[in-house]
Amino acid sequence: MKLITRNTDYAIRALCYLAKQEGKSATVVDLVAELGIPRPFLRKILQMLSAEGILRSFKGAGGGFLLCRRPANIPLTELIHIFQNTIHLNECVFKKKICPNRSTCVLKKEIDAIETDVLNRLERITIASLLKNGKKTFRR
Amino acid sequence: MKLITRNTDYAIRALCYLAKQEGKSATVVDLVAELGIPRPFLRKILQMLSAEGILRSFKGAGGGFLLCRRPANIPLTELIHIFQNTIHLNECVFKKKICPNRSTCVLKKEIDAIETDVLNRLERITIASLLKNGKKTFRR
DNA sequence: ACAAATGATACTAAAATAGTATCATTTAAT
DNA sequence: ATTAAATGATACTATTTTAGTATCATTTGT
Repeated sequence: MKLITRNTDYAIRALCYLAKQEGKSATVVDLVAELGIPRPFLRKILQMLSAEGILRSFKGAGGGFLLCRRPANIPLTELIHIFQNTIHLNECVFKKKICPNRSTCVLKKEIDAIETDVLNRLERITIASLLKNGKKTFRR
Repeated sequence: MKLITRNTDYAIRALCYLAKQEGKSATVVDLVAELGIPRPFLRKILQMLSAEGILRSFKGAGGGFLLCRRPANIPLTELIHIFQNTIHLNECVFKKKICPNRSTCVLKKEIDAIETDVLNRLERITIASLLKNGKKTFRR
């Protein structure tokens, strides 16, 4: 049971790094050096972020990736949506069939309520908030 | 991303049914008829619940499974622990190594805080509370 | 022309989840 | 005693999700 899988985690780290470049682009090689993520995997992740319009990419020599959205406008929920199949914490086991057990539908309600809470909290965590807190907490 | 996997879900349904038997045992066949869960899979689940001391089992003809804990003392967290590998929503990608990126450790803190909340809520959901709410909400 | 970069896409590996199969053992009923 | 009905133990298989690799095509600065 994980809220965040590796590709989401890697995406967050990459975006944090790119956010700190402020207007300059970085290549996959730069990011691999900084983050220690397997290169082809990171490439795929960055390509997906480009496809989603969160990054812009430049081909050819001197190319790379550039953050093209404000860090405060990139919530974790969006990244989770991109990289993880579902964001639903609970799927009724009896999909189309009528659930034969009324009492366990209560379970679904309870889990759904938890899910709503979790999503609200994840929505409020953004690349910007991660960077800001990072500076506050860890400045030497 | 699921909070609850199928075996946990099935276990919950089975326990709810057994709780309603009040002192009487039920066989796998009974439970399959009631819940529509694949028989050998349900068997395995019930055996695990016996091994954990939540059920008692009786072999031989006329045997079956009997709930031997008070429904109010069976929280979802315990069932999740039994049937799901980890209950941790976040594992730092950099296990033993020193995390090279301070800002993303903030991420861990945020996710951990969410996790604590989720676990507290799951701890308060029990077989008893599912049954009670079920009656309240769905009584005809 | 060439090297340095990403685009697109297909493939493989590992782990978690979901389930099956089978033989052994116990027990009640006859 | 025999048999049928039940669980115990355990090993196996299948599916899905996650994680990662490989490769060829395309673009671009020098």
